[in-house]
Amino acid sequence: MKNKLVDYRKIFHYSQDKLAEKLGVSRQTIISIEKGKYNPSLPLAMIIAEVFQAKVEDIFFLEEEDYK
Amino acid sequence: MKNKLVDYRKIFHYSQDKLAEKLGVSRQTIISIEKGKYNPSLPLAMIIAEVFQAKVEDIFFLEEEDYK
DNA sequence: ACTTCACGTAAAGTTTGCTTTACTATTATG
DNA sequence: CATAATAGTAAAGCAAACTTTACGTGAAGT
Repeated sequence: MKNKLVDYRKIFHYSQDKLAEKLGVSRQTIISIEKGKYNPSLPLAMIIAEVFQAKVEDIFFLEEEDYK
Repeated sequence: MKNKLVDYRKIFHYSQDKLAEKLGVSRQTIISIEKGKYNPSLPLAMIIAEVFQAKVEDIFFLEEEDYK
């Protein structure tokens, strides 16, 4: 999966720290998602979308490797 | 989280087995998601939405407990 | 030079998603 | 009655998500 978390975060002028706090997760989690180290859980992804007033599909994108 | 997986599955006349195959997961996974035993991963949720030509938010719904 | 802020890495540990296997129950159909 | 299809439960095990802690770096400001 790829995502545009960094872009959305910057549009809203949130630091990783501030976003983490808003979402109720650790800053590490934000970094790891942004860097593509792993995918957020579904509820976290939905809360992220909500915070940015977007749909999950606007922020996260499936890739070939996601279909097995 | 709650979800309307059963409803969408029935609209498309898919058995749990057939859906599982289409998604590339085990039947247990479908049962567990439908029964609310756990949430699908984000990529799986997005593939499910895709199969049903819907948005993630049409099928999965956040609840109080999802915000910590 | 010092501090602060934002971003990043790494490692160890817990929790949760998902798999496999095996077994049960119900309903429909030959 | 037999058997097939669909849905369900349970348990053990692996993999992925997430946490916490600690440390490193560069930029900006005082």
